[in-house]
Amino acid sequence: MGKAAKQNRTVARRLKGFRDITAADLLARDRMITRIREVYERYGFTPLETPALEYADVLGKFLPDADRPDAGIFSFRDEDDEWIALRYDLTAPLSRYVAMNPNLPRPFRRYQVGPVYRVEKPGPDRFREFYQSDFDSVGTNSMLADAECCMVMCDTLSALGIAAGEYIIRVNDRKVLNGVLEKVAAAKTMPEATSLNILRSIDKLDRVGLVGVRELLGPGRRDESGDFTRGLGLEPDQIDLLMAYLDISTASRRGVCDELETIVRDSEVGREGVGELREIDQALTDAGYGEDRVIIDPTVVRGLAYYTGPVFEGVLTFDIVDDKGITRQFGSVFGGGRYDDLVERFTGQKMPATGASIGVDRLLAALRTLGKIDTQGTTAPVLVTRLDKSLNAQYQQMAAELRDAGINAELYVGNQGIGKQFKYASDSGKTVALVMGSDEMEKGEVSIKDLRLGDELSKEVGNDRRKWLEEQPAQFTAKRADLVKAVNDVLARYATT
RNA sequence: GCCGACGUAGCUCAGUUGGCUAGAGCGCCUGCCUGUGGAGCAGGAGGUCCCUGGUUCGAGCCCAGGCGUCGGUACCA
Repeated sequence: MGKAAKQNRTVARRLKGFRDITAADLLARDRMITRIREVYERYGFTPLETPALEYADVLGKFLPDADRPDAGIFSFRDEDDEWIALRYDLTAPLSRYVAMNPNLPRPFRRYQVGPVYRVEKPGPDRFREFYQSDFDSVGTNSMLADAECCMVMCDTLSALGIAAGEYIIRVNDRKVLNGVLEKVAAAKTMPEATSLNILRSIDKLDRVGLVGVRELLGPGRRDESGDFTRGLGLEPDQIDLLMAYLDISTASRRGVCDELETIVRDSEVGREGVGELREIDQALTDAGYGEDRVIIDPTVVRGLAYYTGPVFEGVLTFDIVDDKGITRQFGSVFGGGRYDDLVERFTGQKMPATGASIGVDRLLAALRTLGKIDTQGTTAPVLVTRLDKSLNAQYQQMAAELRDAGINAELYVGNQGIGKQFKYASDSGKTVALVMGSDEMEKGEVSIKDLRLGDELSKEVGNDRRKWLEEQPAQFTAKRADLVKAVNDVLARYATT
């Protein structure tokens, strides 16, 4: 290729925040999604798939005056000049679906797994395309549905191998928050927007701590990098009200409800919210979900979006040490809540709904650091090598026999010698390599190499290659007739769930 | 979005006050070894020093802008 041609080459490049996902991660994600679906189905949720693209106004992110969709979503105009956008969650599409299908049996309970898209600053474990796994009950205002969300969250996390002490579901109620805000506003009138900003500040509790929240509510906060965030400038007595609320000890679910009750006693919505929390507590207790797994936590906010009642959040409670040696927390991997107004947007009819969503990729990353996922990137654990090309028929037969027995087996289809074939087997994550040449043929045998054992043993073997080759401690022979059994025996050594 | 740091081989990095042909370790490939991955030895390939422009006799190094990565912050359905 000449210089000119080289300059005309297309650069192989990929969008910021998007990624190629390779075999090991993809297989692990598929296994994880399978387990998640099993739990959802155990509760009677049924699958639904909706398009990745929706009209931007359906997604509910539209700035009428700016005549272009919100920043934060991928969007474009179609041939009719309509704004189209990639979905940024699975809840808005669900609301649209329910609005378009008024005759669904209700409560309508569906789950959905798929990619969603957000124009956000990418970071480690944070991408612009990522998987969510949602389940929702639409058409019921019963707190039983909300309590059930918490139960499904528990069951899902434990199905993924996370023990009860390693996660906690935190529950709060937007109405309680609103009750507290009413009280704060009563102490001194404040602009409408301030309510939202107060919630924002509370939402940062995890990161900045109680003191940080106090600063954000008052004069402002300077962080470690020297950056200054302007505060809301609330009066001291207003701040004290909020701090007293945030400071509630999280002893028992009932105890928290009692404390909340005294705080929001004067607010109608506040009392309503506490009532909802009490119902959820009762339902969870009835179902056997104790305070080791689900707690009521007044500091949970869950963004500002469309939540109207109970909100829940599943957090991983253990610390992890990243590759740079920094201790971090994984935090929220599961989130949800009640959104009673979302369908009404389309139909004008009341349609209460509640549900929750897993951040599949984030949870997968967490499980990886916990060592709870199989990192094998291979689909067939067995490689049938080809030592002698005149025996191709034998090799094909061996591979077919294994496949018929339910063992995934790959026949080596490259052109290289036996040494390279072993290297290929090893590099591509095979567990077993089969060898049959004239020696084995004559005796009616097959040589079976345990590649993982060989990998292990090779660490302790010295420099005597000749001895190593003669002994072949990781290799044995079996009767050709016993092929399937012998391979199964080796595979059983490394069986994982 | 804003602030900051960083950007040299596949990876981790070195590279003097600006100075001949830009280095190391690991990895990769080949051979020793025509029936054996991992050890050893020998050899080899691999670079637009992020990009563009500027200063200079001369730029990996200095300057400006851009892009990317990382950290913080804002936003977060």
